[in-house]
Amino acid sequence: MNKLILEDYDLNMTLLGGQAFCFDYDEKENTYYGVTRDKVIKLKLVGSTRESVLHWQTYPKKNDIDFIKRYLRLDSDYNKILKKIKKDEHVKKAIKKYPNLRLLKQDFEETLLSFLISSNNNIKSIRKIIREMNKRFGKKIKVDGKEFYLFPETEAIANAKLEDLLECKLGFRAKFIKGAANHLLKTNLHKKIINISEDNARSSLLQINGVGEKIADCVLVFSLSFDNVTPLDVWGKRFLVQFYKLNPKMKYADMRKWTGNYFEGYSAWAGQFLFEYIRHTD
DNA sequence: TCTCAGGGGCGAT
DNA sequence: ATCGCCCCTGAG
Repeated sequence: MNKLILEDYDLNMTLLGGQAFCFDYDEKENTYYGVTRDKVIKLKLVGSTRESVLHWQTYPKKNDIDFIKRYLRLDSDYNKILKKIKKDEHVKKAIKKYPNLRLLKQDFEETLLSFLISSNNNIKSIRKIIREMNKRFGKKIKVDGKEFYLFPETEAIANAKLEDLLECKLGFRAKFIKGAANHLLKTNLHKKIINISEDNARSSLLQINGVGEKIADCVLVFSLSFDNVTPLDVWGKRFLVQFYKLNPKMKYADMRKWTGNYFEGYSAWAGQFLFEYIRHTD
């Protein structure tokens, strides 16, 4: 395993929270295993929270340090971001409860297809559906004597039979996934969407059937790293109404603007803290 | 056994 | 701009 000094990074909340769905924690090894379309990722954090070392490896292409740095967003200035978003007691409490929560930078097509599954669904179910899809349509690969199924290639989803997708418990989302995969292949959106503005990226995502504002924003944050966008799901709206006294009838775009204004460039990070915070309080 | 909501969005009014 | 509906699962 490769080693890398890694401060202030909580793998558990970051990998198993609501932004990625393809990681699992192996208790015996204290290790997180995850899959993408072309990789198995192995991550293990050793040491104290403050002075810790990340043990990592990628498969089948090994030692892919560039990928790890990009995926975990190791270039972000975390302390500066925290300073910026600590604007009130709600965020401060959220940061205290979930310290070192981070944002990832995931593959574009993977993120889009994953969050299409999130529509009127819950995280536990989303994870289950994606594992079923991986098993059915993804490539099998062995690491450490264990079998993994990679996230499906976009072609595999585009060419899948609707009935096979339905067997993954996709329900009404099955036709969206298949259609979106076809759209991605036809338009090569993954190439066009880099280095364009937030508004242009959002509107090109909104053209896809099944993608509304919330799912588009998830892709903007969790893949394209737009740091001043907050995906406002039921939980997001909930913390805006409960904590910040916004009118629940306010339109989605206005809520997002308010949040971007308030958190001055880093509403994506603030939103992630508040999301985990309000989601785990009863 | 039943109800209900879940990291929504579409299509008909 | 609102509203019923979608397909299924787990929690209560």
